[in-house]
Amino acid sequence: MNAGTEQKLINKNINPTAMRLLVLDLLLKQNSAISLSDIEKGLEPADRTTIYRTLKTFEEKGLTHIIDDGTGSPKYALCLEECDANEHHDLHVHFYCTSCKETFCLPNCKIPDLSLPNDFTATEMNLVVKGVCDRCKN
Amino acid sequence: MNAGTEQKLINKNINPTAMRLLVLDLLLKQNSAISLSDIEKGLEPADRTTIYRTLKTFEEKGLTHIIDDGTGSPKYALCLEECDANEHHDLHVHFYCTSCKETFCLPNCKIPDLSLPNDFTATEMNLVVKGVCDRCKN
DNA sequence: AAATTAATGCAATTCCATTGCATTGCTTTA
DNA sequence: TAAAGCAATGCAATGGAATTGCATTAATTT
Repeated sequence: MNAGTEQKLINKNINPTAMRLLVLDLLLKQNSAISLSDIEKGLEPADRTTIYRTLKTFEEKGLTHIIDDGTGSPKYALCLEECDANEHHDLHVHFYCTSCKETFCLPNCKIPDLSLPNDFTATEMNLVVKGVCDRCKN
Repeated sequence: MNAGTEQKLINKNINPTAMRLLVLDLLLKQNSAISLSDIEKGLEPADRTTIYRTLKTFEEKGLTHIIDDGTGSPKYALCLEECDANEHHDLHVHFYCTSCKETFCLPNCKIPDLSLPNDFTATEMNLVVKGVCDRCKN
């Protein structure tokens, strides 16, 4: 495992325990967002609750973000932008491929500005696009 | 109950049973999207399963749409655009107010076009904005 | 070394959506 | 009109997953 992994935790003020290193390492290897169950399978026989709480910590410290892709099971992915404990900036689009069932972050695809009705104030936005990804197109 | 309510069901090829009229009537009265539990409370002592299946039928016939607002419990609202059994066109933005916890359709707020990466094809989009609604701003 | 705090693991809860199945009601047809 | 078939309903059970409680273990501080 890369030594930089530990540094990534320290940078975010996260105590680098063995479990947390494993989870972060697994996340670093992904090219799509994965679910708690995926992580559980990938780290067997690690305990589900611990992973759950690890992800919660990561999210609170601005290391990962939680993606609601509409499938009902939350997905987790590393923050690509500079996020911290106070604020998340993952205003990019997420893409759910109906063919391979994977969820991708599209960091270069920002959510466009939109004009809300009068007196509506936005603090957060979540845009999920469903369709077919590049690898699944035939 | 308005007689037009029954016609709305017939127009969508939905057999207008008593239960379905009640559910549709309740939906017509809302100015925000509501959950299955909300409807259940509003129609006590009607059975949850029946309401669930009623909403499923409505959705399949293009009368209502299901909104995933990220709270974990799906919300239901009447389709404002012309939807039918084959296709839904509810490409408007949904707004979740973190103050009153209500979910609104913003039919005049369309999801802007966006350019996906090469070889990604979109079939559906869901944009949820979180923030404070007009009634909750102080 | 003792005491406090942080992290972990197991078990139990809880919350809903969803399904199975039996019953009831409606409609068609002989 | 009676029988048969299909549609709708209601109750009970299932299932999946997030979440919480609590006891144990590990790490840190005094």
